[in-house]
Amino acid sequence: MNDKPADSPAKGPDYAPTLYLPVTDFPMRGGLPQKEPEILARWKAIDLYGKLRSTSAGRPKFVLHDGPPYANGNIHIGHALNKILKDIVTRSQQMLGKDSNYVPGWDCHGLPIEWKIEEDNYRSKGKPKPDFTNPAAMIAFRQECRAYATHWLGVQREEFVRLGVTGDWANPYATMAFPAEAQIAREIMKFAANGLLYRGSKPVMWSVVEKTALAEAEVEYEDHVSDTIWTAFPVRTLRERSMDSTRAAMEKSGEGALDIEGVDELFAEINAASVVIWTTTPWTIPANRAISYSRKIAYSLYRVTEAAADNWAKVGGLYILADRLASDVFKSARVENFERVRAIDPRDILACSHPLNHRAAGYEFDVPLFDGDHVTDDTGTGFVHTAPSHGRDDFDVWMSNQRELIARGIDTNIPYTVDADGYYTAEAPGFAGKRVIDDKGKKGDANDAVIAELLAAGNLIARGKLKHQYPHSWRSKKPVIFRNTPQWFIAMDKPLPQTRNESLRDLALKAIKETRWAPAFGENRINGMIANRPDWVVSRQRAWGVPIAVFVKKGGHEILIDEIVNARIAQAFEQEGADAWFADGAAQRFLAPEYDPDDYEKIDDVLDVWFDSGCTHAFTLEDDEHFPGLAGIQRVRDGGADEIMYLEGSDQHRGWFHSSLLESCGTRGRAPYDVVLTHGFVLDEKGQKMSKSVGNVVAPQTVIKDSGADILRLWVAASDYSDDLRIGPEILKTFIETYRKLRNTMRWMLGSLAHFNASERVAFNDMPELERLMLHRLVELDSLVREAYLTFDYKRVIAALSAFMTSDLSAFYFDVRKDSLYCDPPSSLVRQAALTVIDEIFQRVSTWFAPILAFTCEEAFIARTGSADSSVHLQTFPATPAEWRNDELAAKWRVIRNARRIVTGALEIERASKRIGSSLEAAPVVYVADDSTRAILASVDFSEVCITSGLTLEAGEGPEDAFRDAEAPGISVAPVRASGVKCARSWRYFDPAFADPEFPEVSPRDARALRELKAKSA
RNA sequence: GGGCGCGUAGCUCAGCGGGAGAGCACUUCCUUGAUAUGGAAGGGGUCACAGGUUGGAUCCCUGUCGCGCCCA
Repeated sequence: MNDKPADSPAKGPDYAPTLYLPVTDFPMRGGLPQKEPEILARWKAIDLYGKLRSTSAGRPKFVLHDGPPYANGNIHIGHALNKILKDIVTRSQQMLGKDSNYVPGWDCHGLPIEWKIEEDNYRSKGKPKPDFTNPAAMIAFRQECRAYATHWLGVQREEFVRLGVTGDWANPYATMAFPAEAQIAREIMKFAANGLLYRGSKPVMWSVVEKTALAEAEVEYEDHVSDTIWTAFPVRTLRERSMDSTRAAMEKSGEGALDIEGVDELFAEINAASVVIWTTTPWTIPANRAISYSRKIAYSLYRVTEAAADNWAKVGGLYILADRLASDVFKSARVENFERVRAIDPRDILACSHPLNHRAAGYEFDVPLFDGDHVTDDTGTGFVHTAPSHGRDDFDVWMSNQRELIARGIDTNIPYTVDADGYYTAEAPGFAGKRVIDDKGKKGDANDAVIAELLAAGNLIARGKLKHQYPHSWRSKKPVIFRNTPQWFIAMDKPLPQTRNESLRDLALKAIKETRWAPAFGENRINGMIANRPDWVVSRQRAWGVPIAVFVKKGGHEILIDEIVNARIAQAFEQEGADAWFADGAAQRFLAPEYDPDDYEKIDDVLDVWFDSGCTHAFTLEDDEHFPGLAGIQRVRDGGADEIMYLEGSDQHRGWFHSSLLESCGTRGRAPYDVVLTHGFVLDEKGQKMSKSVGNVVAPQTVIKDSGADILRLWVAASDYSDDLRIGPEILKTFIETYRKLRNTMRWMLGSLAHFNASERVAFNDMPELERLMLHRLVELDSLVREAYLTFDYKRVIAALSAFMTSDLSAFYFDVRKDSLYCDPPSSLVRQAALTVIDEIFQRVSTWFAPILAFTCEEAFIARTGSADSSVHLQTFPATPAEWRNDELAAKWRVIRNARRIVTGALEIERASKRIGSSLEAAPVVYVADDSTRAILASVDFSEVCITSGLTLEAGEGPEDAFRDAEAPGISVAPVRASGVKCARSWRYFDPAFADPEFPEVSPRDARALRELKAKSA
């Protein structure tokens, strides 16, 4: 079987040393986990970042403005995706000819860090939570938070750098940096000055025990027994006497049409009825301002026909209820019998009376009915009591109906019915001093007082108890309440000064249209959110943040707007950080001498962190002093050549893209970005989200340790990041395989190029067709790769280049040319032309891949150039001469390669039958029916192309038993074994009659080579 | 429950009204001078499912299911 058994030394000398075999130190296996850190050290040593800046100074800027990750904890695979994608963008833009400067940043303020500090530094040590009314304690706590954020910023920076991300890691931005805090304060002052910042109120989760507001994440749901009540709201005003909606509802339920008398009767009945609500928080009744219904629910009017004489719900009582719930309600109300009178549409009811009306002064107002998405007919009555002071849904319904409330003359104010200690205020008439929850977290006397009054008013029809899941403070484990609190808002719909009566919402919607969204559906997504969002709540009653650094005139709502005071505040923040706001005597320091600090309230609320991050453009892209590398950005829309991109996960349509848009539109009238690119989320191999409990988490640190960062980078580039990405052991395995294939092809080029002298470079016009074909392919790929990088379509780069490297290079061009490259004499034009072309290919492939395989391409660059201080990343994509394009040649070679497939197919049959092994053992006869096809094949060395020792072309269809394939009609192949003897050097069969007498066991070509080599070494 | 997306070979992705494709993986064979490499041939898909539009649908429309993000 084997031509060269190990025990046949008679074959003569070993010719391997006389061949130009590939020679390289570039290892076949990357050893990336070890190699990559060395390359990182090199980048640092040669100051790659500095060199990138100096070589690209003056070019158009491409600014990928970093969305700041939160500085707590190690990075996860989602961070890795985000940063690698950013790095591919940054590096490719640089190689496309831009000055692409990436300045990373961090989000540092906020709740999660506060909790962590409270837990680690206080609770676990048994220390009480610091008293934030004490300036010293406040500042000490803030400094602990700062230290924590600083620590994690450092950890994450190392992890990001390890991914191969290039950027100004020595000078990142941070929302907690003093200049940043100063600028954030200046930005909120701008909203004060333009009139959009106002103080309103909103219900928040409140712990009476701890006297603090809680975030959703600080709340846990536990079983709790609540008082429940069914309360009647007497109908007060009907929309129209015609009762159109209700009559339509009756027709729908098959009750037929009404005549005029019938309508009058209907009108009278409903006027005498009550809408019934059910609630688990009786204490919120004094704060009730509306009733919510759902237009998806069927309602009817019901009459009590049988009940005990002392029952709360009397015989003859008329109640409006959801049909699905009526019998449950009457059962709870101990009604023995009832009848359904007719279908009702609640839209016909304009307002009810408050059930406590007449029990105390202050409940005379109309209680309107509104449609609410949160209303269901699963439990209760189908109507939901709505107290905007005490519930999120309640608040939202109330706020989204402001226009109608104003039109109807209803007071839109949201009452402060309960104070911080859980006591009713005077805004709950008749109940002041009663308590909802006491200091110990126990139920107070409020519910009982309300229930007694409702009963006295005749509007209580049932009561009970319910055990259900209810929010409790994560810390004290005591129940919490929703409580109206003063908050600061940015108005969405108020006209801005210096605009044509445009609101922040108008400007933001316009800015969305002017921005390029990729993928395009991002525009829809953010547009819908901006169009529908309520006013922006920017205040938090917290410690670790930038304060809403304004003063409010005592006894009024007026915010002090004074340039001198503002400058003083910003100046202090710049020097000392925002701690200055909380220091003892701050009001005096900032207000005096112009104002008397006793006349002003210093606002100690801090800004929501989304406002912080919404300001990153202001304190990074516009701060030439601290970020000189970004100085002087001139955006295309301003007549310049620079572009600003934001790139984050698709969740940031509601997050950072959104807050940055609003912040920038409110202060600058336009978006802070020109292009917004979004990516999906990382899921496991089955497309499910990762979680520790499921055990499907892939940690980037593990992948890097086992396989290297370039594998992760290849995964990011090859995946469709506009959708969700999947990762897991099997997926990683296939990318590792792909990587090996690419690496080895690079390695072979490096090994071959070891024998290439620039002085032997062959001119384009002297090259064989096969070389010119490869150069043509480079022209095609050049435009494809540039186009793909310009459109951020990296998977296309990977698909095109890996197909090129495997199919065109490895399996075809390199395979064909090995004979010349290894065996030809040094002077061979074919050999020199092939090396010239391989050099051109290598230059391009190694730069085209560099933005993705940042480490490997650098390693290859070093192996090729031996450079001690340069880098592949300092190159731009090499220009590819247009004269290399030759579509005619490409078409011709498609014919040749198609014919080649028939030959290799025929040889495969011979191989299976053990008649040949290597293709060099064959010299087939190829029959070509078509004259022009045959002429094409005759014009090249088709034997060389097929890697056979000989090949004969014949006209005609060929014999019956010749090999043929439907894909190439008219071509057939008769396999013939190569005749002659096998060349001991090239392994090709040759006719010994032509052997060189001096080198009889090698072919004449090899003899020439040996002679030349001998002469050279002499 | 609502909004925005996605569902094509084992994996990653093309295609997008008229032949279901590529690279990797897999199987078999060859090479042993890219050698823990290289070459060749081959197998593998009811294009999530169900309706509809069309002379014709993976592609257009509607619905269902599954998955994700954002809300509720």
